[in-house]
Amino acid sequence: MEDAKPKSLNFLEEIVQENLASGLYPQGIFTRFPPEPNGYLHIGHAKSICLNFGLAQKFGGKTNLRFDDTNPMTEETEYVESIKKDVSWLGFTWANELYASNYFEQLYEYALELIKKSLAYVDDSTAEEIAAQKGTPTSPGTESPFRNRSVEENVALFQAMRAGKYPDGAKVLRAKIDMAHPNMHMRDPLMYRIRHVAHHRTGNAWCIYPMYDFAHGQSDSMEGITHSICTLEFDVHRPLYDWFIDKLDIFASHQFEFARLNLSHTVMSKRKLLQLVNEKIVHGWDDPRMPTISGLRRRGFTAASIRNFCERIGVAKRDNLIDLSLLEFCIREDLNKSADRVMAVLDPIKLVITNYPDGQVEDLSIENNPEDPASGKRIVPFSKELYIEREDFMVDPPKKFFRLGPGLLVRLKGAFIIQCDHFELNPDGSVKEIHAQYLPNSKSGQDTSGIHVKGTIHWVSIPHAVEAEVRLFDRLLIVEDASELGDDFLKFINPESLQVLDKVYVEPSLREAHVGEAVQFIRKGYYCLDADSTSERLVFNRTVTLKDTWAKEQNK
RNA sequence: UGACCUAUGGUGUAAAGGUAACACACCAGUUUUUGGUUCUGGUUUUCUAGGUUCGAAUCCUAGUAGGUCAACCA
Repeated sequence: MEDAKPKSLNFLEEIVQENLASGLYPQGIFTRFPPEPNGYLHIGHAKSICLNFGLAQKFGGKTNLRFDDTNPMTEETEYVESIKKDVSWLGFTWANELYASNYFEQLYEYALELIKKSLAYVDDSTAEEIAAQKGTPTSPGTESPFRNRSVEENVALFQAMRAGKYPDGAKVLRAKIDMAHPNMHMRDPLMYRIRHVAHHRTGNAWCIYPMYDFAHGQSDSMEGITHSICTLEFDVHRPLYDWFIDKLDIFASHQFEFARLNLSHTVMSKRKLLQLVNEKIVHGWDDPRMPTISGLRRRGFTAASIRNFCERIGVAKRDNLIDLSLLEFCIREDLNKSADRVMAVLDPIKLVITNYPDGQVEDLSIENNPEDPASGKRIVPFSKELYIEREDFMVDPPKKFFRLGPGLLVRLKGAFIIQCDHFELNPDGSVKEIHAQYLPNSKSGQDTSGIHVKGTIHWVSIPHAVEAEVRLFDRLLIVEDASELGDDFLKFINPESLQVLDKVYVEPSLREAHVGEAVQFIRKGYYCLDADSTSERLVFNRTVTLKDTWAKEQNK
């Protein structure tokens, strides 16, 4: 028998497989997820997390969580905690929790080593002077007047820098490479700068801090990271990454780059997300409209759906713009199988069953999830007066309207078939209430009426209804691609990205719902209970609508 | 007037010189006590020009287009 064709590997998996096959890493591979703790993680980080942890899982390796905390100006413990929470929530377990700041002493020793090899020097130039020395991408740079200090002088100066003898900006340590190198990052890059600032972990122990380029590769090396995976914009850093490792003669970790995730109708850069939070355009990092992990979680996305999304988008090196519809597909696919169905009327209108006895209540038994027989049934009370969705009634319905209208028949989900015989209008011409008669022999499950109706609508019994608030979320931006908007992106915020409905009626079983629990409001979408809920007032977030081919039909 | 990266349907991702396929989206039908779900079918693709080869999405050359790089950020 022919084996099933194995799923094709992405380019990173191919590299790992080849490395392993050639016996390069007999101990197995090691990856790392290296966030800077200066903001909350977003769906783009989820791609990186799934990639790093997924690669190790697939090939029997391990993954470290390493905080790239080399800039004390922007980093905070609050962010460290949120990052740990988000990675765990996504379902991954790191081998070690590490910090670049753990390596400050070793990095300092490495710097001294390079100074002693005449491969690094202390430069007194100002930031402006150094920028001028760099030249431009199309013209070579010029050497700093401090470039040829003696080893002894450099050692003394660097030690004095560490000892706090100089103010911020007075001096830097630079690698001595090549001011005419075609790669700007090789034109004597900065290794250390002076910053008299407390660090969230090392406090005031240091006043000099290593730059990214002098910290990342060596950190990878010290941890024995075999595959250091990062996004495309670091491609031009790779020669420098390799240069430090080579000159220090330490374990050779290797860097590989992939294209970052871009998602339609949203922004992804930390700066812009921070701007949305600071300018109160959204209500915090975990606003359900945000593409952050915490926002998606609050919105009702499951970890499994996000992992699945990351799997489906693939990994390559070309720029991409993933359509939001794929993310929506992933959460619907998951919730369709797992979320219990309940009834909620978002835009209520009163329906009176005129031939149903006053005061009578029937406890109907309705299945929780047709996709999952094991989910059982629940009791839903039925009575003479109900709420139904305003859009499910039309005074003058078109041909293919399978809902309620004068004389039309429709089934109330899990209950009876009804026929509308009367409706009343408000002074403004809107429908005030609807009257209908029910067919007593059409009860769900024991229907002997012989009548088949095309439509089924949801409802809630008025005397049993629970009032709730529902927050409807939609895409953050009205444009697909925000990449060329720059700071103008704020002009393209979707004014309907948040819509609050404060008088929604839900069936009484929802009193037992707990925060974060996902349910399907039949015919309306997937929702989850928000943390803003109290014992007096339930608040639901719409995670995503159901697919709506009727809406498409209407728009034709 | 530089270096580097990239180019496959509407969007993504495969095809390791040998029939261009999978998912999403879209369209049509099927199923359905959710206009959901299911199932079936369909529309649509290798940036351009040369070259190598029996044969090129794949290799070579040159263009073109997009992206990245000139922070004491990461």
